[in-house]
Amino acid sequence: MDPNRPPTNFESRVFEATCLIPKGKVSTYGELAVFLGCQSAQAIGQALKRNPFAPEVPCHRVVKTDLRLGGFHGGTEGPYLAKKRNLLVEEGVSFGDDGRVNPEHCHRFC
DNA sequence: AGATTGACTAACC
DNA sequence: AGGTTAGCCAATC
Repeated sequence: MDPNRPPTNFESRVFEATCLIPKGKVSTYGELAVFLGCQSAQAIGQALKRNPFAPEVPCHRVVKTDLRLGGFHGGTEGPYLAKKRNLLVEEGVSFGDDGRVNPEHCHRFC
């Protein structure tokens, strides 16, 4: 695989939509999928997991629909999510006891 | 060109 | 309530 490949059209759209999420808020893979006009949140995850613009695109503001953290930096456990959670807290997002984002932080594309 | 994969989701058992 | 199946779609093998 080539990590320095140019972003595809689809990926560019995903990144653009991700940048639209205001600081201190989060969105879901599903919301992005709908916003981009496709029905596969998995495709969104694919684009973000290969995110060539790691901290430049706020991919940490994208979580699963159940408000659990999905993944980060290509991983779905341990330090990956710890880092993601920390970034969100720094932006003002709070978490529940179960490690979920508080629903008040959900952002909706209009 | 075809098969597999995956930072997902919803439905089913 | 928790594990499995099925549907989804772009990238990668």
